[in-house]
Amino acid sequence: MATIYDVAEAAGVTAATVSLALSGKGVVNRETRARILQCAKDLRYRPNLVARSLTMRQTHTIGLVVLNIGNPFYAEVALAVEREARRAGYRVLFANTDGDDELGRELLEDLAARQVDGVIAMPGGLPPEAVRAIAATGLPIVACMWEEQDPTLSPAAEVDFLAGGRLVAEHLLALGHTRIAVVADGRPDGTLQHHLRVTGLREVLAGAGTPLDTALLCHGDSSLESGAGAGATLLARPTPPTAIFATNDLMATGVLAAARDAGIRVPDELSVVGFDDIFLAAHTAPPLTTVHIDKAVLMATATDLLLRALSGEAVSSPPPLLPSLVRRASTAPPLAGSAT
Amino acid sequence: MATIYDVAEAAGVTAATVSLALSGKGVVNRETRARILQCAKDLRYRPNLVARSLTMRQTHTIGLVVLNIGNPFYAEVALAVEREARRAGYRVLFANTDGDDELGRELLEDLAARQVDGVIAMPGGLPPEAVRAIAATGLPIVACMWEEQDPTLSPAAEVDFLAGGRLVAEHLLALGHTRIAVVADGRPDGTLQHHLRVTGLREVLAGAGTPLDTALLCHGDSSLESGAGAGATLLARPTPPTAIFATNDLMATGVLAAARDAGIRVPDELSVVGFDDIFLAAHTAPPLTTVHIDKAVLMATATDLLLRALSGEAVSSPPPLLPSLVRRASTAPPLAGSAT
DNA sequence: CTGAAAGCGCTAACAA
DNA sequence: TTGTTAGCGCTTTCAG
Repeated sequence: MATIYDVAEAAGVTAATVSLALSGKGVVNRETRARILQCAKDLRYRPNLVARSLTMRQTHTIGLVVLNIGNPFYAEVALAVEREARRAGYRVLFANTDGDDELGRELLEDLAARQVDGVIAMPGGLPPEAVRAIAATGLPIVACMWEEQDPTLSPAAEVDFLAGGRLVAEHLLALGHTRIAVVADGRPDGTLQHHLRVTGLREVLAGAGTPLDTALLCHGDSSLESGAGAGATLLARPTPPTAIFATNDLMATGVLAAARDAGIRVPDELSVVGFDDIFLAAHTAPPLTTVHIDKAVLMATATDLLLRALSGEAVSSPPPLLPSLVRRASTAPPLAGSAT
Repeated sequence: MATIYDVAEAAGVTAATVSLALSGKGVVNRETRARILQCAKDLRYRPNLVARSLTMRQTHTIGLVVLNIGNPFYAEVALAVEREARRAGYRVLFANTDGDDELGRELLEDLAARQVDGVIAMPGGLPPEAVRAIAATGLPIVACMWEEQDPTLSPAAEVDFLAGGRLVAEHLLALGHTRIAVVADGRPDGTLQHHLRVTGLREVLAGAGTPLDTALLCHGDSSLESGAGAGATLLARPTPPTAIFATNDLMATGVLAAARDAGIRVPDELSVVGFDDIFLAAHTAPPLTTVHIDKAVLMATATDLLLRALSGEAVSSPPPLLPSLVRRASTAPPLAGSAT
């Protein structure tokens, strides 16, 4: 590969001049500049961006660390980030944590070692301390979509999950459901990963005088399979719920499968609500009623936040993104006979 | 950030020694090594991988360029590549062409300028010449899943699409269908992007004495919407087909939607077959019969091929991956009354 | 307007 | 066993 020295030699000038001519900075004689440009073209000169990064101390690369890029939710996220970053001349280095905190920590360190200019950190496999530790290093990092509204993780692009949970409760209540179950991500005895989504639902339910029956709170790990398992358990109860809220669409799809296996018709005998509105949600059987999160807007915000921070601007977290309910065919009023 | 010089100074040695001690190469006195390690730790030394890349002339980064990473198919692809690459100490730089040849070309150039060690090129927005041009540069590049079996694009990880198309025809024929339509990606009057998938089907159909009726060959652009449009057109015909083969799952899902809109029951009145077996396929209504491509295996092969080429090995393309048919609920024998 | 020189952080001969 | 020196390719003062 031709270097700047090759071009310099061919044009009969020095490397510094070539650099100036190519970058357009400083003033270079029209003729020598033309000659340099010509030589560069002839030699198919392409700047070595690694060398440039070393001197410029910036790589024009940002890191995006997600739980699992094969997950449809994160695929949409990745797309949005790549688009937005590219438009600003940045490229994106992706990393999957696979939910492994230790891996997540390593990945973050590696990104830092590779001198990415900044990183966008999505929850899952990234302990908050790890994010904080990297941030303390001076590496700009924006937390995106974290359920815990940790002010020290700033700036952050947030989603109002609480409002999302409320939306679900209001919808189900309006339909006439009272025996509502939830399948949430979190270990049975541990922290609820989707804490706020459930809390929002709980608040509204309690306010309506029909508090959530904790016996109807099941746990999954965000996978379709876990949703199917929890759904089966719930549906096998002596008096099964008339509606199930799964805290993400994958689990909701699992619930749909469990209902099908149990011979229970959705939405006639059971209403199901998901969360996220991934692409799949519109095409399940029946199409899923769910809480829509505008991933393109969210990630554009996050990327923009990061890019602005990179350019030295003092940025602060924008207001959280408000989700909206999208009603499809998986919810309906409960059957008259099945009311409590 | 602490550099190797800071560590050297702290440990009272020279940078070269630190480098040796840290890399484990050469022989360093046990004590000085221990001292160096300690200083490095104290100073939270992290090697600057950009600097290292410059001297080592390798970045331990590979580029992956796909059509659109938001597309569920490519999301699975990306996941597999990232996994495989990481395990070998490589990181992945993603790029979306969005089907734009010009963009694809630029992206490839940029990846080269960033000195990626190699790239995996998936079809879509990447003109073969562009791939060839980059390969001519000396940059290892493996073409993956290209429909055109271009021997100059080697090494390549291929899929036997022809066999896949045959599988579909055999399945449909065995079920008793004769009036089979296809929705393929490609402009009406242009090249068929999914050429081989259709050819495979055609071969078998012709061999069985029921050649494909070209009036039943519709075109889409691989999107769900295009599949729905083509499906609607097909279903509105005076004598609609009893089976539709869409050359990818997204379009097949669109066909499913079109059938639902037209009040046509699947699989009773219409059989639908897709191609790819993306995650969505198992969860549509009804679940889609489709041709399965093992993306994890395919991409592991592609990545491995690239990595081996990087280590100087003379690699050659492995035999194409054989797809398999996965029967789900969208296909069944045609209704007695609707036979031709 | 152009050249000389230094430096980004690290590695790799080759000496000592 | 450790230090010296040079160099990876580029940018950026500072002289000339």
